[in-house]
Amino acid sequence: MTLNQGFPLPAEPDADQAAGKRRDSRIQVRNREKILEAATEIFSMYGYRGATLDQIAEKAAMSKPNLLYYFSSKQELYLAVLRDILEIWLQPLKELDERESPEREISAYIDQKIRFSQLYPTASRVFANEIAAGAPVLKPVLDSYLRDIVKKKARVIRKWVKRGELADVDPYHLIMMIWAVTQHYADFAVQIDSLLGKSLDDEKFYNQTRKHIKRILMRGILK
Amino acid sequence: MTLNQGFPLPAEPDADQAAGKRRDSRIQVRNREKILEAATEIFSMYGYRGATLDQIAEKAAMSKPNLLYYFSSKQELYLAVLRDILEIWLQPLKELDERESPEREISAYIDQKIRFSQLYPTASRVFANEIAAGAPVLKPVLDSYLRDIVKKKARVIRKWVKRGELADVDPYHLIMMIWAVTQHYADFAVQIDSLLGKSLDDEKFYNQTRKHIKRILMRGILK
DNA sequence: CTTTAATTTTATCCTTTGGTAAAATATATC
DNA sequence: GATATATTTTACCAAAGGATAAAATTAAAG
Repeated sequence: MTLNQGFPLPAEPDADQAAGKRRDSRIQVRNREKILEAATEIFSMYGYRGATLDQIAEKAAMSKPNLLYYFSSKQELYLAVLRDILEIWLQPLKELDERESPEREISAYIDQKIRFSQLYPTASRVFANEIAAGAPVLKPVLDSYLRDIVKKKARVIRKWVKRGELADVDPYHLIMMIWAVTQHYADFAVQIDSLLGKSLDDEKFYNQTRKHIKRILMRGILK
Repeated sequence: MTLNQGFPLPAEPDADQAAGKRRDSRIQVRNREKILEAATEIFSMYGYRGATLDQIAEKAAMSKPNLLYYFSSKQELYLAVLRDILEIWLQPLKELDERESPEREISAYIDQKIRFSQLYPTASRVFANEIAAGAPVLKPVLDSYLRDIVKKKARVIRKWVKRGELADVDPYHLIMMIWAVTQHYADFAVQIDSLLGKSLDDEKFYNQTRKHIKRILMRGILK
């Protein structure tokens, strides 16, 4: 299975429209939305290969051929899902700003990541699944786009260290620790529910978690 | 798909032999071993549903019917894989000993978890996949066995806090942070390789990672 | 209203996949 | 070396799954 020929992500939004194709009837928008949501949920549970169009169609409350009218193949649908995820997944990191204090910036970053886990746990699991599968689709993005951003932000962190505002931490490991901890609450939600009977949907638990993570991490890295 | 009727894990080792069945010809042992290894790898990439017996058989260098001679169904094979994983996954936590210092014990625990990620990255991903899928098989274990152990160990951590040897951390979140960070290096190995060009197989990187994680976490929780 | 275009349904195809049956081969036991 | 047992191979099968064709229905435009 060679997914991802030509590597179509990330795409311009509305690229089709520019190319003169007609789009976006009310029903078009609503159904594509519905399908993407259903697909995200099913892909999050079973991964690309394990998910079936029948399941997705059922969850979206439409027939399989009807679904294929909107996304012409399973692969195309998966790409669309990943594209959406990637965008929201990457956004927060871009905002790390060296002109602000690390205390404030890293704290805000953790906030955004844990919020993502709360709002889009299924998206987080699709992403995790894709990576676990060896990133057949996202590898090129990881190798280029993500890599560049992270490199840039590692420089920011290093600057903070040099300025003496941060303990002597490795920027890459720090970033990955933050990813690990925040994503964990989405990816292992079932486990957490088994152990604590809680989920991030519970606003109280959400805040307790958020603060606790930040407390330990910030204590661990601030001077 | 109702996997897991009757919930057969964890099982006594050698239960069959006790029941008077013959077992363990040289070839029997070798092939079951070979299959389990191949299965772990394939399941780790595609999850239970996405993995195919053909792939596993091919990786184990035998025909599919031959594979089915050793494990009579995909489900049975998956259960066997999970059983193996669960054992090594749980072991380290059991060893947290309140009579020792938290510094020493938690440090040792992190060491063991990161070592697990290094030695059994595929096992770690199978586990992660199972949880992401909603733990259809492991849910009962999480709800009973794991829950009890964690509860017990949370008490140990709380005792350390009371004794003033540890900052005021929530035991559950602490345990989950450790899981999150250590597992991340196995579950997202591809991502890490993309960003750093390194893996835990590289002993130097392994030690750097281990120390770095410990430094931040220990600083974050020690008084 | 009609006419045209968009959407949905029904029927169907081909491949993959988990699994079985039975024949063939290898291994162990006497 | 003959006999019984364990292992492997070959040939299949039925169900599931991704995808297509074409008919039927619904919505939009004039």
